[in-house]
Amino acid sequence: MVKEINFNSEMHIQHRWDLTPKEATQLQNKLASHISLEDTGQRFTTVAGIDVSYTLSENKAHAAIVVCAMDTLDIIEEQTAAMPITFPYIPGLLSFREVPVILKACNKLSIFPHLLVCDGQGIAHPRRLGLACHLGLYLDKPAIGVAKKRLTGAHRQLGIHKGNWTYLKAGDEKIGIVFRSRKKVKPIYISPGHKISMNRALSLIRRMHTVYRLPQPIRYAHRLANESKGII
DNA sequence: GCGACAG
DNA sequence: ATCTTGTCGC
Repeated sequence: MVKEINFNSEMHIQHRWDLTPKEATQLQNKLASHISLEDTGQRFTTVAGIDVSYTLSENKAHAAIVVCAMDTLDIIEEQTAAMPITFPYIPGLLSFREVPVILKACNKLSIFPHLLVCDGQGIAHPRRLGLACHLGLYLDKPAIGVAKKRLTGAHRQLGIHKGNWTYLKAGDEKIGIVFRSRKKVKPIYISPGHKISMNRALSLIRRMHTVYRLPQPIRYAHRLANESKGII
């Protein structure tokens, strides 16, 4: 039974992370009811790309956060953090493996970004609580999930041209957008994490693309996460 | 029971 | 994700 959901002084949700897979699943169902898919109307001038890499030989997870200017995508700040891996990889429970080390890196930020872009799903998740939802909810910040593969849901055939997109659906429910960011290249899966709408999530992610498959903040974070393994 | 399955 | 080199295609 998971009943340890608390609120800190700023009324942000908090809870333990050392849960069993069964407890984690139950917690996701409770947390999902707190996710907001409404736009806050806030102007996003800074965006953070977030990614985690692993060193299995050392059993460590390395998180990287790269804060960029939303208009130019120039890098403003970078932070990393490492932590022992304590939760197994189980499809659907990724956030319990990655959020703790991401939070550790977030605590080092001198200026907190307006928007978080995670390498993983948002609501395009079996219980509508992917990594981006969990992180956004825990930090009470707008967040978007950008995944390289589908976790759940179905969609119609996608056109091969850059910019083509279609909804990812679970029955009649729209849970994400399958987006072709490059011609003839595998699409990416965009879904709202928290405090953002489906349309704005797509609009924002589109603006973060240059000539690569993944949005720049994610690419930067991926590179940094790998670099940090050699330094630490 | 079988197939699917983010990173 | 990670373990790993060169190689095929636009």
